[in-house]
Amino acid sequence: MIEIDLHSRKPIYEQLKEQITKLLMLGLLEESSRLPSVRTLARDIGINPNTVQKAYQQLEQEGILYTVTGKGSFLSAENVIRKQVQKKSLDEVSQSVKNASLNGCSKDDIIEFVENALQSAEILKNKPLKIDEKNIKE
Amino acid sequence: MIEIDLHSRKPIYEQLKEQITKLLMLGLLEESSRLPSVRTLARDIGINPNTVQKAYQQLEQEGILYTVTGKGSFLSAENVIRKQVQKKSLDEVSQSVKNASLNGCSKDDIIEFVENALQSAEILKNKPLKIDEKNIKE
Amino acid sequence: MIEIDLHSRKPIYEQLKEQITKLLMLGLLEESSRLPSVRTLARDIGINPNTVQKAYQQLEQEGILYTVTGKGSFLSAENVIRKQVQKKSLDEVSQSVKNASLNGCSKDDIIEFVENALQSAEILKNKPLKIDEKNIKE
Amino acid sequence: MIEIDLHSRKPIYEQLKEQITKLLMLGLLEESSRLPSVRTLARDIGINPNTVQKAYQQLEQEGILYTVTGKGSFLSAENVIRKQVQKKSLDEVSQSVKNASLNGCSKDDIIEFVENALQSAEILKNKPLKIDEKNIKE
DNA sequence: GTGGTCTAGACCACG
DNA sequence: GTGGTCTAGACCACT
Repeated sequence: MIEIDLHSRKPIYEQLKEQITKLLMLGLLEESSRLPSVRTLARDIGINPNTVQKAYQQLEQEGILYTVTGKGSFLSAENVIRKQVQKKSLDEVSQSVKNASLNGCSKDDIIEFVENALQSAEILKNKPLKIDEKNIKE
Repeated sequence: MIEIDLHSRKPIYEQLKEQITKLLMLGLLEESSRLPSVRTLARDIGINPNTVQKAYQQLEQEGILYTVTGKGSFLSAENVIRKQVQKKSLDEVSQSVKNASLNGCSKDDIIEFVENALQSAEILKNKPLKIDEKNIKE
Repeated sequence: MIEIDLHSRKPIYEQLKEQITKLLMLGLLEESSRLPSVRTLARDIGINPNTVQKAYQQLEQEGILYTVTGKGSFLSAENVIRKQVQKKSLDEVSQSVKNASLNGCSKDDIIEFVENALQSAEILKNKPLKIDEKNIKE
Repeated sequence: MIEIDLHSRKPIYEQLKEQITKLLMLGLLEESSRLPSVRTLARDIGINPNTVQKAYQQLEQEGILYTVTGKGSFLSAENVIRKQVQKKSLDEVSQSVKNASLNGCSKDDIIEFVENALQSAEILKNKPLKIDEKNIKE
């Protein structure tokens, strides 16, 4: 379910953060559902528990999840988070479009790429993901 | 002309690469024009020559510029480069749009942000930049 | 009557201790009144009996209550306890005031906040609390 | 200068955070002054560099300092931070005063403790601290 | 030299 | 069992 590229230049803990937020945003995780424990997830992915914890702690600080010592980590209410994450995404779109334009890409080219991206995203969303519910929802 | 944000988490050498490519893409630098020497640029910006060196080396490796020992560094022919840089920009647009969509942003919201970004980029491009030609063209 | 915030980072057993002490201090519990049994309280609050046990043990160690095997737990004489709990509270006040001052808060600001806090506490005290006597006095 | 109690229940990295903010608040550190490097401070205090880094990273996230990879960590502009830290301190004062009052402390007792605390803080502030400038300001 | 990431393994507090 | 803290030591990117 959660896939990590150990060779990526992007830190593992950031990949983890992204993937968890994405799952939450897609509504694939029920509100208040329990996340896999630090140790379990670490073992499943094959990384060090500390790395998972770093991701969890940062997500907690961002309000994406909350943690109860001795009990586990749980997703925060979706709606509280949704808007703020979406705003961030849209800002990144703005940024990349501006950049492309300044690099001389034509308006038509840019719009074409945007349309294509929208379509592939749509396909991804409709594809019933094979979620490993044992691990995620526990 | 070239502005470095020392506070940014983005490595200085990457900021340098971006800015030089952008200048090239905007057609603000004539083809085959000579770039400031490593030492000159480093001194002007107030950073370590090694850092400038690293940026130049990578740009050369990417074909953006070529170096003639003893004479200096020169921009490659624009057209050779243009497409490849633009491709990279467009891919980033794709990426961010896909991401936004997966985070639940509506198609309309995304397109709105794209349109806005295009407009602000247009404005930036038409604004006659105050280029410090001494530094760039030397 | 006793409210536990499971989301809080403060250990449940500490929350329990605080709330029991506060009830005692406010004079809402008669001297020598019997506390609910570990199991009862645990079931009512919906937490683990071990946790209640831990709170009771520590309160006993601090002299707040005493336990008679087979009969239950009872509050100690108020007056014995009052001073020591109050001393602790006052020390915390001292600590926080010192800290605020060292952080550059003006004397006037601090005193203003103290006055306000005193007033809101006064209001709370005069408000007739709806005590669930079944749970506390059993 | 920075003193850590290794036996305290309070995590080392939190003690570090507190002490650094306090130094900043007292104006004992010049704006934009460089903090000791992670490794240096760790060695001086006799703790693990990771622990120092945790403190630094959290302070960065709170806007107290900023970090430039390869160069070190620097204090943020004081004024940006001051108010927000002071607000937090004052809230803690409120909290403790309310608590003391609810525990039955008399208004007079509380005010007396506040006055005393203010005085000791004053004394601390006026005492010219022996700052190890080599380590802190570098 | 600097900070950033990661691992391995330990101990603690909580439930 | 859970998360929280800490250590020791490694490797990387940046200056």
